[in-house]
Amino acid sequence: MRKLTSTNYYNQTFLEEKCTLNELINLLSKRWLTEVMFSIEEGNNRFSTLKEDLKHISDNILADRLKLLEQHKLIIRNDNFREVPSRVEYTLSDTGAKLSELLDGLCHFSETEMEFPE
Amino acid sequence: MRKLTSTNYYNQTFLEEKCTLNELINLLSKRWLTEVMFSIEEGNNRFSTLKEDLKHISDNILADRLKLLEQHKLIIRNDNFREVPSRVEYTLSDTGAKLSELLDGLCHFSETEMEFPE
DNA sequence: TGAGTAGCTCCTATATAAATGAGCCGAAAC
DNA sequence: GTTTCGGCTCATTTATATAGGAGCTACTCA
Repeated sequence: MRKLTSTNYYNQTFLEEKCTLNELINLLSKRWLTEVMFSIEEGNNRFSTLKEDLKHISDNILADRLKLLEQHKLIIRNDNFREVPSRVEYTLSDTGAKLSELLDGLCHFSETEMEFPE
Repeated sequence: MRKLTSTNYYNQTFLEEKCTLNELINLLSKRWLTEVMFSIEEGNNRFSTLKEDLKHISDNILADRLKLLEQHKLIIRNDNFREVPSRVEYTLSDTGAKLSELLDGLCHFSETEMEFPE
């Protein structure tokens, strides 16, 4: 639970209201989040295969990131009741695909133009 | 000082090595960092004017963000010894300007395509 | 009937980031 | 000669993010 009266919280919302870019960056900066997105894009569409693909992620974090991505409509969660055993399947949404493209641009930039000290 | 033996640290470096995008996002997610960049871009080129422009930022955070931006060569620090009183001046580097453009794209995306719950 | 798997949830411990507040150095204005 | 300002640094407190590990439900397979 977040403390709503801290300066920390106040400053974060101040920045998010100033520009939604801050809100997006705050989302993207959650560890593993972009990797989960990319992994889904590559076809790992189940909890267990994602977990396997992302080697070091822990269950609760993966569950949280999937929830976040779904809430922001970047991925779509499909619960296939019909199939037996029923299985949950995740796919990238159109918005998610667009974001992924933008991030590819950023990735290219960071590889070619950025210098990270030491 | 960072603890080099924690899983937390291990996972972060794992992700940064997997893709430098993670390194870039980690940088961008430092609070106030992009705003400092944008404010410099708009012509606020001194410590004190930045502090004024960004209302709620505290001294040590501003100092730290300026240092980070300089280390990553996104801004250039100019110490004008000649002028009296000597004054420090910050300007955006070419790389910084490129990054700023990319972020404008992301900003537009987050304003038009993203949905942030509640 | 008992074990195993998928897809989670919850509680706690640990690590890291942000904020607060005091203080410091050199120059200059009073 | 003491106060003021710019541009910081440092130590400490407070808040938040990540990780670890137990456990739960519905279902299947032996």
